[in-house]
Amino acid sequence: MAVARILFPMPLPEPFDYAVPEDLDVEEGSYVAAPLGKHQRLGIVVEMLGDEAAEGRTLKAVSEVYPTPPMTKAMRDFLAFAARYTVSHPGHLLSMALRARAGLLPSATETVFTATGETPPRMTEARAKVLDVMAAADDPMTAAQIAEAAGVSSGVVRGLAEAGALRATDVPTDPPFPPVNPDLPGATLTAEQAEAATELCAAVREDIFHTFLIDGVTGSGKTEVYFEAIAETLRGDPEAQVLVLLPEIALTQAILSRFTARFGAAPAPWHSGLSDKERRRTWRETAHGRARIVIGARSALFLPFRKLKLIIVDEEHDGSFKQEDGVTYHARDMSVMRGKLEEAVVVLASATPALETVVNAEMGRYTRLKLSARPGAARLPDVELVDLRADPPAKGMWLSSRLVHEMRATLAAGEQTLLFLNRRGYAPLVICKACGERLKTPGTENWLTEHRYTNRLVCHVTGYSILKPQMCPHCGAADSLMGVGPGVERVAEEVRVLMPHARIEIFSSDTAQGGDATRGIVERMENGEIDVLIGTQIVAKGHNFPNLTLVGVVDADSGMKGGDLRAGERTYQLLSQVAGRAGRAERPGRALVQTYAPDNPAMLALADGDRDGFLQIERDVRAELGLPPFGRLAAVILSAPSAEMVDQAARDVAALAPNGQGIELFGPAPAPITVLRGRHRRRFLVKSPRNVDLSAYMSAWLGKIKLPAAVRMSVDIDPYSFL
DNA sequence: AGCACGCCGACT
DNA sequence: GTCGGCGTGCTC
Repeated sequence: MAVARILFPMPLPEPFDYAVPEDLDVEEGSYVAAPLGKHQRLGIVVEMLGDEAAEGRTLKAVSEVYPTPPMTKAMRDFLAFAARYTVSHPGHLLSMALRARAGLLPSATETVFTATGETPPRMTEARAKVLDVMAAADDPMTAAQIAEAAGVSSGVVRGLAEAGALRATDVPTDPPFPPVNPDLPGATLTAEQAEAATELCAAVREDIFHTFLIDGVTGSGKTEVYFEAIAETLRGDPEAQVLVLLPEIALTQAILSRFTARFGAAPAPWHSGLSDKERRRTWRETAHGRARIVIGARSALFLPFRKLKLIIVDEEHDGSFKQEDGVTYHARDMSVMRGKLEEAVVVLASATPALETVVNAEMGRYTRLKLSARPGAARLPDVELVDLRADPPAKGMWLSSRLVHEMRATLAAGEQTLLFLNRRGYAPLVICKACGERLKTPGTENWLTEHRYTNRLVCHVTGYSILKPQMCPHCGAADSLMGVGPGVERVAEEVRVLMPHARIEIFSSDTAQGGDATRGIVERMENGEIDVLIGTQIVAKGHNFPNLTLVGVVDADSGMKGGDLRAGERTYQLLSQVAGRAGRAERPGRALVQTYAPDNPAMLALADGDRDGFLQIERDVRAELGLPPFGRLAAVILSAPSAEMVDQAARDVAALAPNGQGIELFGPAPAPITVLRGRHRRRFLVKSPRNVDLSAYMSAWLGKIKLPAAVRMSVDIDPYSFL
């Protein structure tokens, strides 16, 4: 008997071997059930071994093969790569690919009825009601639906079916997605767009791995360009599949409608809001190769495509592509690796590409396709920096007189204001109101963050910590140190006092949890029912408010530096996007950016609209410090029920760190969220040169550590958020 | 991850 | 005398 080596979606130390009964058709990649302990468990055959592997061993036997096409070699290799790269257990990665187990079985069926047009031999009042309902119905209905609509019992429906007046048909409850049509007419492309589309289509036809960056400002037609690549992929191979990844919050009806208009049918969706039924349908249709276009959030990258030939990552700079807990992966970077293994074309698209992506393009790893603004597209607004050192808000307030003046003028003109707070993270950074000094760990560029409950200033990178000083260590001013980071509610209160007649609303992920609440605010804003909208990152994308003419960035500094190496870049991206909200119709817009650091290069670049200049500055800083993409980072988070226990564990872990070429270890320091759900957390940060296999180093270090059961440890490769 | 086995505290 | 806490170990 042959032997199948099976990987289970759980953290077992290795795949287990099972005998394969002669009557089972098992191959590498097969989805199988096998007895493990006292249960039947789902697993994947990762390797087939010959008969000799069973000699002298007592093996249990595979019990069942699921009727799903075997997972492809490319997909299995991808999962193995992702496990190694993220320093995670292979079984954990497999479980991410099996997020809809019911999709392994064929769809259940249900019986639906259509009218045959025949009149039953015996007519009753109830039967007449049913036939009326059926005459008005567009689609076949189940007996229960018909009975409900007609106000009769379902027995009447069955009686009519027996009498020949209704026809019963069994249909799957999760039907295949309607076919997409690549040959519908696309948008008329400008010469520049057509050139980019031609280049993408040529790569698709070549059928080799190639990564592109579509670098084009809002309104430059990025979507239309990648639509052509999708069409070419679908046309060129009737089995080819396409994956489109978007930030979760961008998965709106609006974008789905654009796909439907271009391809004649909605794509298969995959995101956290799907019902179990929708989830298993998308999973099944993808695994069978029948879903041709899948559009989803980051986790869609782990769907088991049969023949994935094109991956689009739209808004590739967006931080939400980084998974922060469990297996910490970056969907953009993983997309490139999956594309390589699938021999697919990968397209990254953004108006504000991530520095990593730009550097990759400059190094020649990606092909950069630049799109400029279409004529007629709204231009970016004028950006004005408001120097808060010269025009400070009153104590406990956050809005400068300059900004308030403009807000009042905007209200008087019947136009709308958006106030934006880049309120990321938990602890604010500390700056001096008198001189603008930002408190740092001595000898480093790491900013100190305020911990209010201990009244200390702490560095989350090195663990350095001091009692909060009474006076500014730089200029000596007393009581001038403050944590930056007003909440939206506080700013809303301030606006209510300053502008009592304005209609004010708050738009943040706290107040707009569901899609409905979001749509409500967006609608009221579009209808002019809001004068001042105060929001966090959530406002920074996707909406077009024609009567919005003033954008105020309340705290541009809170996102800068402060222990987060990408904060400058992200602030620039967000500010560009927020600024781009204003004046998109015929009215010109203005953006006022409040800052204590008006000479900061990022601020200057924003004011000048000089994106490339900004990236150059940021790039030089990172290159000098050996930070990504010029070096590698990883974080280790330890957590335990008590501070003593986690400190002890941290000492033990630190003691076991091997020496590696060029590897620097920082910490342990209090983790960004020092206490989470009753667990105390500590963090290490590991920095290595780019040419070092940091994943291998981390595995070698952490693999041998045995911690008490109460202590948990997780690894974050390429950490994104430091706050 | 489950699930069993196994060794020490408060109950009928 | 038992019921039950969760610490360690095993699953082909």
